[in-house]
Amino acid sequence: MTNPKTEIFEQFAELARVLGQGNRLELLEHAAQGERSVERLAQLTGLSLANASQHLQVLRRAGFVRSRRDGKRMLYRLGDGPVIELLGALRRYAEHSRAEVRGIVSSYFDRLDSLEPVSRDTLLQRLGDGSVVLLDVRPQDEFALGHLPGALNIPFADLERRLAELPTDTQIVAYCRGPYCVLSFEAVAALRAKGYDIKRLEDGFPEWKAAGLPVGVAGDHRLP
Amino acid sequence: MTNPKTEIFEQFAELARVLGQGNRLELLEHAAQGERSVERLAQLTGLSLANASQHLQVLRRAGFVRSRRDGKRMLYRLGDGPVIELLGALRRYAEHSRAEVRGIVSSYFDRLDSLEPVSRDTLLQRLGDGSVVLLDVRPQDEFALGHLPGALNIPFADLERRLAELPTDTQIVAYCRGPYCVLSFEAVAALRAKGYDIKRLEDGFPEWKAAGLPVGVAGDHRLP
DNA sequence: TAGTCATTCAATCAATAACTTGACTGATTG
DNA sequence: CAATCAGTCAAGTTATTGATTGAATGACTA
Repeated sequence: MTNPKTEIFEQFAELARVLGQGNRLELLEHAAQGERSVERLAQLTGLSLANASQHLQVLRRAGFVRSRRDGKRMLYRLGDGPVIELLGALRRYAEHSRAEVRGIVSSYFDRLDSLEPVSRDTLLQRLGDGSVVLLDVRPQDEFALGHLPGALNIPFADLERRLAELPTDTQIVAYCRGPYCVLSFEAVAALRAKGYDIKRLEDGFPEWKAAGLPVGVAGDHRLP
Repeated sequence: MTNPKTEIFEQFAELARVLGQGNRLELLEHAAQGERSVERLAQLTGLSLANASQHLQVLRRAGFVRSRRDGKRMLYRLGDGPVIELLGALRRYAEHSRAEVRGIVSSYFDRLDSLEPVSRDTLLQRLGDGSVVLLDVRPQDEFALGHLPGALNIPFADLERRLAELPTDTQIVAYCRGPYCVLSFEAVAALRAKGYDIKRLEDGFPEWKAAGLPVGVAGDHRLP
């Protein structure tokens, strides 16, 4: 252990171990949407409060999340290192080489959306010439914590009731929490079935934000 | 577990867990140099044969390495997914947020080489106009398995004896196994003390190869 | 085909990790 | 200042992991 090389590898391994737990990755995805209390995160992931708290502390020790106190609540948010980049690399590696992931993705997601997603670059271009409407299908509170500028927020649960707000003559691009967030897949499937021209954004909100692109905050629920 | 999202996170976590072990990361770095037998890898890492074998099988199941039989030996090499990219992301994250890593790096490596390393792009440019000599300080057998084109191979152990082969009027750029490989740090320190104009390449051989750049094979030990 | 070599497998043990439960702490509120 | 609320801590249980040992396999070699 006195060998500096061994020690460095051990440091790297320690970080990898922190990501080596499904529940922690899920907590991390939720924290990446914006600040959240421990209770909320526990709720969102279905973990017990104590368990979520402990996982969050593990994530914090590794710098993947930061926390601050707000009254009697403790709020956790994404850390400021290149966390999203690391998760992206993990995802890309998994997609490349992991038959199981490909299997789950193709059996579940691909069935819902067989078409190619829209890339961030393509979206930026299309937003520029106004040929597209952005749809954020996350719950309203997550939207309020931050969203792509100009996005229309209709939580997936409300979609049926609020169809009138969607254009029928312009293409829609839907996004949610991340590349594997189910909401946008299902939104695309549902709306496409109703005849809408809709695609899915490849990334979610955290990836957009991590790329340094501007984000909107509570208030602007409409295109400018 | 029947939830597809949970299942995907679990898959990701499983991969991260495989990287969550220092010995495996070290094996991976050695396998990234080129094909190696189990015995050799065990030797290089100081692990027992059975232990190395078992770790290699874990790495193989996750696709980080591939193996093939050659007579009675089993040869392991890097897998063909974006492994180096993932390790790079892990390294960058670690450097950003991990005080311990920064501590080890600065106390050990920075003492040896306080100057900025040369980036791959810079090197490519400099190689183009011939203003630099490339030095590979890895052992000869690793060099033989693949190296940057036109590199001169002087294993670190032989450096003192073979100083005559190095130019005194041209800058030297040294590299070895990867960003944290000790050999190139020490080579730079040793040669700089003797008055040579020498810098360290930021990456090692695996990163170069993973970037899709051409690699040389056994035979061409000299600049073209 | 018996012997040898390189690797893997199986059994075992100690160490670590995940989750639960219930007690504890710190900040607000009556 | 007692009560409550949000989160953390500590102890215990069970499961998983890493390492060791020795036996078993599979492929060459005399």
